[in-house]
Amino acid sequence: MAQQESAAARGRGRPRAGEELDTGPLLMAALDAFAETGYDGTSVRALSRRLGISHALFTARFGSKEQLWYAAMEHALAPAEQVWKEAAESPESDDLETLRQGIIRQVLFAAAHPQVARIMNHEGAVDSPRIRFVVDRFINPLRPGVERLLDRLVAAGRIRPLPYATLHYLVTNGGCGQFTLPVKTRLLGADLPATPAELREHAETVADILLTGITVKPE
Amino acid sequence: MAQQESAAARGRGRPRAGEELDTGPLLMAALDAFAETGYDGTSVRALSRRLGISHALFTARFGSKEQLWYAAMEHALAPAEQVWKEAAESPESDDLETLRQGIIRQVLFAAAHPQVARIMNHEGAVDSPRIRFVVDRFINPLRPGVERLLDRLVAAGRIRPLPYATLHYLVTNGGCGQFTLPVKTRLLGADLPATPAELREHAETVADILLTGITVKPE
DNA sequence: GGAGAAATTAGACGACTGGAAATTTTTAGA
DNA sequence: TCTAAAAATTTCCAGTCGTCTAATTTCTCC
Repeated sequence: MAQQESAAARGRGRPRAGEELDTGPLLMAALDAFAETGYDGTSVRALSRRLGISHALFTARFGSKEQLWYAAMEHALAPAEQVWKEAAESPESDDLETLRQGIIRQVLFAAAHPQVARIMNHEGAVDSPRIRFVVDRFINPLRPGVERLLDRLVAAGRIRPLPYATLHYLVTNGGCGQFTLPVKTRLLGADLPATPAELREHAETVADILLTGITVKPE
Repeated sequence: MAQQESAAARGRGRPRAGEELDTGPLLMAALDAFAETGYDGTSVRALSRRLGISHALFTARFGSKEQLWYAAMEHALAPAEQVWKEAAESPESDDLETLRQGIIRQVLFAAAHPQVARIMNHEGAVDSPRIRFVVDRFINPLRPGVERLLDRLVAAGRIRPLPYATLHYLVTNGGCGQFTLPVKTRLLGADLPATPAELREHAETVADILLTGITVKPE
């Protein structure tokens, strides 16, 4: 019953005018599938069955399974880049507040788009062109700005020095984990934030804890 | 070249006395494989090829791929239970210090045995009997004790109230993430703690940040 | 030393996979 | 209106997978 039955198998030849296929939903579905079951665990054929299209359509449009993966990731990049742009366009006057807003933004993004983090979890333990792509495309673009920010704060004596990776994992895996692994979260007996308000509260809690934790207290 | 060539294909019939197969290393190798490439992404045949044994041996010993997975997880449980026992046997006088030691222990364990956390990352997004097993066996046994500890600390006004899951993810995914996803960590430009001293320092940094972050400061 | 149990491998089976080729239908342009 | 290109499907292929069965070798116990 979980198996979505094919959504109306489109018909054999070229589709009629106005019935052209939209690749957007295909890429979304592919991204979800890769995020849930990993690259190897995802079968293009099963995916196409679920979407009600022939498996050869994927090959025709995207070339190969690997290229489909990259196309889906590129598709996911759009909203991420928008978040980066927003962050760059709304600078806070205070460095610490900028960091705080960055953490909150990160948590909210992971809640809205958990796929990329899930894919990181699948790929991050073994080397491959794919993980290099994710890191170069999603993670490292953010790094220089954050590192400069941290350096300034350390130089000003406002936060303790700490490795970038430590903070990174505390935010993206620690603060966002419950969205990345929702089934585990539920089995843990926890409720996922359901309303935007609850979500915001969680994000702010995480930001509070981490910022308080790294702040150097004036004696 | 990464493909380990078969380690001396044992021979056809029953092995000679003194050459009995030790299932321990088999389970270890299986655990590593499942942790690295996930359940679906792991092929029993490829694994047996790498180990230089016939693929049928796995079935003969463990029954099926799924049962092999459970056997490997049970095998991994032993060191985990030892850590729990140690924790129970060395109670700190102060609740906050107990929490601190628990966090440090957790980080050190993940560094020494990253497989279970990796498997959580693979399984935690989709419901399955497997994830229920991991949570029930590895995660939830720890929960009641920690929750009682947190409740006491909150009641004493020493820490802010916060959901168990939030703290859980901050520790096991945030503080331990760099061991769970070592390749990503390196691509992030970070060095994994190499010596026991560096490792301990990282664990203490994480514990410090989180404890400072959740402590209620006396005004 | 002989018989049966135990432990391993080899081989076969059906299912599924990713990819390529062939086929069908529709559109678009002269 | 005819034709070539486009867009989709069906069919086929070689490979791998998990599992089951049969064969083979050795051990153990009488």
